[in-house]
Amino acid sequence: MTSAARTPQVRRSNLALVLDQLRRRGPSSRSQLVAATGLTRSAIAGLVGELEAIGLAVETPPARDGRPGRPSPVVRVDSRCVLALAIEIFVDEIAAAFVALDGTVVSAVRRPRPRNRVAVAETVADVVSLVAQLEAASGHSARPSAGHRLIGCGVSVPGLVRDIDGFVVAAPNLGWIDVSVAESLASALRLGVPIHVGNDADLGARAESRFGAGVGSDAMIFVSGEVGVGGGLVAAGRPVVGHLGFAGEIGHVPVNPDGRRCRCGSIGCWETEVGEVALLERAGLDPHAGRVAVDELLERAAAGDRRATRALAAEARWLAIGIAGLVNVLDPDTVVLGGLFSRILPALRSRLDDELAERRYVAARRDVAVVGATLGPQAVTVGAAELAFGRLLEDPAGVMGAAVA
Amino acid sequence: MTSAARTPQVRRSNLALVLDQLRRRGPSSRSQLVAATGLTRSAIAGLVGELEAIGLAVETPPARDGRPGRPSPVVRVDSRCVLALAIEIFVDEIAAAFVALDGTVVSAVRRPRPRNRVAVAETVADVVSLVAQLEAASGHSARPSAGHRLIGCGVSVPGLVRDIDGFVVAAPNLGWIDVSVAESLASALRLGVPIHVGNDADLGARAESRFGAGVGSDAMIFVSGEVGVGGGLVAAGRPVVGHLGFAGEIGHVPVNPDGRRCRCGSIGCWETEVGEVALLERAGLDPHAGRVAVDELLERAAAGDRRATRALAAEARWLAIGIAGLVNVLDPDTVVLGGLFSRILPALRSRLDDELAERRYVAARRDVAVVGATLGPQAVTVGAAELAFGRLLEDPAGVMGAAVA
DNA sequence: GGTGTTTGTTGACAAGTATGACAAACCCCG
DNA sequence: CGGGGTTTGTCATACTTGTCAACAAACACC
Repeated sequence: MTSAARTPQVRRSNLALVLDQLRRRGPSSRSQLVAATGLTRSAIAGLVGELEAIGLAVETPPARDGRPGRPSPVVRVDSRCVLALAIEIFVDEIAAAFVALDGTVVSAVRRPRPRNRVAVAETVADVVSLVAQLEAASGHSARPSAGHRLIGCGVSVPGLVRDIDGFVVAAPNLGWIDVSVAESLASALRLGVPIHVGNDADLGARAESRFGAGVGSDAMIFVSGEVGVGGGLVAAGRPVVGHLGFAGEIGHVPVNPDGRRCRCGSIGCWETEVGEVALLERAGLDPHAGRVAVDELLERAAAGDRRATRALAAEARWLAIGIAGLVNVLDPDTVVLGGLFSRILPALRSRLDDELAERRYVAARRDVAVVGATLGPQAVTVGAAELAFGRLLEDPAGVMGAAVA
Repeated sequence: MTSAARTPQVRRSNLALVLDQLRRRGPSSRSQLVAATGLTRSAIAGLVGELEAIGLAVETPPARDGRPGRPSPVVRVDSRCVLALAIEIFVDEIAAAFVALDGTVVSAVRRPRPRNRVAVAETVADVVSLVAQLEAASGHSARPSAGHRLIGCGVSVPGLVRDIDGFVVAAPNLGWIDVSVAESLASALRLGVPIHVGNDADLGARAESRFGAGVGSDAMIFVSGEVGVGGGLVAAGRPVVGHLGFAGEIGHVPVNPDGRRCRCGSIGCWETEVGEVALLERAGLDPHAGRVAVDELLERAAAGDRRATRALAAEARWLAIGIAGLVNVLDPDTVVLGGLFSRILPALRSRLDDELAERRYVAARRDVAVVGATLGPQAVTVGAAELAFGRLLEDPAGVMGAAVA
C-alpha cells in the first residue's frame, strides 16, 4: 500500500477487482461476484452496471441451475468491444494479432523473415505491412473505429526491455542495442493508443499465469526454451519485473563454471547447456536446424537411438540443475515449461523428475508441479495483449472514458 | 488488489500508510505527511490523531526551521508504548530482545549454548529462562503490563519455515524436522500474544530492507553467510516468501555440478563453495573454528600470505558466480551482504566486482550496488520484531483496540 | 507592527459502500 | 395450480471517509 486510498481510488479499485474476477473465473453470476469480492449486492449491481455501460461486460439472462431462489444474471467479459493489438518480433518471424479482453485471439497473421533482415528500420517497416495485412484479413481496423475499439498495443521483443518505458536495452539475437521500439512503432503505425514493449518470455509467463498452466498459482516460474532460454516469474500472484524490468533472465544463470563461453560474454550460462543448440549438438545434429531437427531427434530417441537418448538425458540433467536452483530460490508451486521444453517434456519427464528430486533442498517437503505450457505459441500473443490491457485493467472507467448517464 | 475496498478498509489502509511513512522516513511533520501520502491536511490530521490516541505515535511541538509559514508539528513513532519480543535461535546461541516499533532494540540478552543441547524441548526451556532474564534485565514484562504493551513475538529459526503457520519443516543444523516451535513456545511462555516464526536470513533481509542497507530499494537481495548461506528477497518493496514460505534458500542453488556433496543431499550447492567452512578449508585453517579463524585469515591475507589471499580470491569468485545468477534472475538494485560476507567484503571487494562484471548478463546496462549489511547481528533481532509487528502495521487500529473518544 | 506564507482547524459536501425492507423469480410440495 | 421457503435484484436511507473551502494561527521578513 504505497499510495493513499483516496475516495475515487475506492471505486477504481473495486471496478478493477470485479473485472479481474470475471477474467480469472470466467463468466460468473452476480451472486458469485458478491461471494468472491465480499462486496454487497447493491455495490456489485452498481459496479457491474458501470462495466456494462462502458462496454467491458455484458449481462446475460440467468441460466436455470435447478437450485431454489431467484436466479442471478450471468456477467461475462465483453469480448467484442475492446481489442488489443499484439505484435511479436522474433528472430526468424514476426506476428500480429487482435486479442479480445477475455484472452481469445480474434485474428492473427504471422510472416517468416530472412535472418538478414532484422535491423530496426526493416523490422518496423515489415510490422507496418503485417498490421495492414492483419486489418485486411480481420476486417477490423487498428485505428479507433465504431464497433471495436483498440485499447492498446503490446510488443514482444526477445531481449532486455526496460520496464518503465519499454526501451529495448539489448536484444542480442537481433543485434539491437538501445532501441526505442515503442517510439519507432508509434510513429510508423500511428495507432493513437499507447504502445507497450515487453520481453517475450515475460509475456509468455504473464499469459500462462493468467490463462494457461499457471492459473491458480500465486508463485510460478515460466521457463521458455527457444534458441535461447528465457523466463518469467510470478510471485504473490504478480509478475516480478525487478528494478529495471530485467528480471527473469534465467538463461544466463551460471550453472557450469567450467563450461562453455556464452554469447553474453559470461561462462557456463544455463543456456549453454540447455536449449535447442545444446540439445542438437549433443545429439550430433545440426544445432541451427530448428524445430524439424528436434522432431528428428525425438523420433530417433523413440526408436532407441543411443546418442539421441543420451542427449535427452543430458538435457534433463541440466534442466533439472537450473530448475532446482530456481525452485530453491523462489519456492514456486508451479514450474511451467514452454517452447522447446514443453515439446520434449514427455520424452524426458521421468529423468527430469529423478534429477529434480535429487537436487531440491529438502525435496520431500515441497510439492512443485513441473508442467508443460498449455497455450503454445499463442502464449506470447496473449501476453503481449495482456500488457496492452494493463492500464485498462487497473482503471477500467478512466480508460474507457467513464461517461455514464 | 485481491480484496475489495470496503469502507473500513480505506481507513485501515490509510492509517497503515501513515504509520509506514513514519517508520520509513523517520519523524516527519504533518505537512511532510501530506506531501508524501497525497492525502489532504484534514485527513492527515484525523489519521495522526487516531495513531496518537491508540498510542502508536506522538506529536511534538514544531521545530523552528527558519522558513515562513505556520510550523507543522512533528510526528514520530511512539517508541515507548508497544514492544515486540524477538527470540533468536541459532546453532550455538540463543538470544532474546525487546524491540520498539521504530526498530530500536530496547534491551537484549544472549546466551551461548553447547552444541549438544539443541533439541526442541531443551531449546524451549532455555528460551523461557532467557526471557525471564531479559525481563529482569530490562524491567519490562513480557506479559501485558501498563506502561509497555507487548504486541507480538517473533522467532528466528535457521531452517525452512512454513509461511502460513510458522511450522518449522526442517532445520538441518539443529536436527529439527516438522516442529511446531510456535506452539511449543506459546504454551511455555504464555505471553498472550501471537508468536510468529521466520527463517533467520529472511528476517535479516526484512530488517536490512526496512532499516539497513536496503532502505529505499524496492528490489533487493540479502545474502547472509554464516555456517551455511541463507538469503532473503525483496521484490516490489515486499518480501518474497514463495508458495510455502521457503523462498530465499539461495545456499542450495547448484553452482558446481562437479562439486562436493552438500549436507542437503544435492551436489555442488552454493554453500559448498562459499561460506565459512569453504573459506577456511581453502586457507588451510580449521573449518569449524568460527569467527576467530576468519579474523586470523583476514590478518594473514593483509600480511600478504599467499594461501590466505588465494582462499579469498576463490571466495570472491564463487560469491560472484552465485550473485550473478541471482542478479540475472531477479534484477535487484541492491545486493546486501550480511554476516561473514559483510566482514570479508572489504578484503575481496575489487576481486568481487571484477568477477561480477564478467558474469552479469549485459552487465554494462545494469547498475547493481553490492554493499555490506549495516545492522550487523542486530538485523535478525529487528527482523524478528518486524515479523511480530506485521499485523499491527497492517491494521493499527484493529490491533490496538480502536477505542477512541 | 504589517504583510505574505504556510499550515492546522472546522464545518459543509461528495462519493462510495453498508444496511434493511421489499419485490421478483426460482424450487418444492401438496 | 397455488402457497411456503429460498435466494437474489432493487431501492431508499444511513454511515463512513476523504475532499473542499474558508478561516485562524504561527512563523519569516521587511
